[in-house]
Amino acid sequence: MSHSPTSTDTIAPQSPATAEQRRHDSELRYLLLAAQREGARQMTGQLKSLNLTPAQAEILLVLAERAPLTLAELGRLIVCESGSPSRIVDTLTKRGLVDREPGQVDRRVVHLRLTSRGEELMPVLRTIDARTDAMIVDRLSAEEQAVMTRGLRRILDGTPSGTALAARFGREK
Amino acid sequence: MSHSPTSTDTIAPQSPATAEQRRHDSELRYLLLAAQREGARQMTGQLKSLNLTPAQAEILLVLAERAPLTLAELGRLIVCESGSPSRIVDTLTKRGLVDREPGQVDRRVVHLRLTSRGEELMPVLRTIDARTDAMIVDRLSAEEQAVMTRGLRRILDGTPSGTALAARFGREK
DNA sequence: GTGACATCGATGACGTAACATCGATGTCTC
DNA sequence: GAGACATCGATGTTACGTCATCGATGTCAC
Repeated sequence: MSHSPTSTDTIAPQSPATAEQRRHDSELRYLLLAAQREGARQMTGQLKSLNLTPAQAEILLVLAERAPLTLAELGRLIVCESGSPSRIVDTLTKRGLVDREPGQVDRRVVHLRLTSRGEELMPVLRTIDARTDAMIVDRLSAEEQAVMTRGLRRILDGTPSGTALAARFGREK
Repeated sequence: MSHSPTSTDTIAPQSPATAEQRRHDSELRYLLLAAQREGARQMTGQLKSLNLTPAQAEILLVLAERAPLTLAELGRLIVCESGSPSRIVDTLTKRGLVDREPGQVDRRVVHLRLTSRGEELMPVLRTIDARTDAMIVDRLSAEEQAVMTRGLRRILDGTPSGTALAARFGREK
């Protein structure tokens, strides 16, 4: 933490010498927030015809590639990991898109997989997903994409979200 | 949209030739999501002692620099712009951190500013803000920060969030 | 095997995003 | 100056993300 020499435990009033630097640092953080929101908004619009939300779509996409998964396993693969995604999965189950089957060996768990109705959605869902990606990717050079990916991976290294994405994409697949 | 040659209006089932590329593109999008969440989580933890949320903190920080603002003006400066942030401001008003004063000339608007109790929070708030920024910034080289900032600005160009940030930071300050 | 401890999934609570709608007020046209 | 139209701020609704807690089930040490 180069900007505040104080320890993480104390909250000391504002260090000086950073007024301009602070603006700059904050901008990057808010840019990340804004980019994420904009992507989500895009995706929400496209998903409306399917009556799905981005979070629901993420779950369906993960299940399509990795089923069967327990709730806890699923939670570790998606970014909104905190706790278990019981309620979202619940919604998807009620709509007949996901099937939950109680575990036989470990009776605490539930095994999740797509129903055939869920499977049917996948081609369209993948197209929407790709189109949303394109919104971001098409405006960046290959070089920029590489720098961003590297940087963000570094930032997220060790965090739960970082681990989820490492497991889900590429590295030690 | 280089990845799907179809128009934006039709949703054609999945174009081929992209299975690997799609993973890569999606990773970047989820990295953005994860980075944003991780930052928010960090900030939430630090703000707990003040009994504030990140969204509330953002509003206080903007008001500290730009007051007085009407609700609509405020809405245009923050990233969570959609509609007017009436309810969040409401909470802050009830806690005695923000003062709302009905407009004299235009009787539709309300002018917002920090109360003295709100002002008192600012030093600590700015420190927390800077510390959260540092979590991100300290793990990136100056070069990487520059590339990311440029790229994200380009992605957000023309969007409401992009405009909000352009008005709030740097460009045509 | 039994008791301490971990893990699983469900649920309640709270604050937020996004979208829609509404009444009140301003503005602009003619 | 009157009516069409835009803007402002409030509010209802739905779905999430986060945190905390809980009962049920597993695991491990002894």
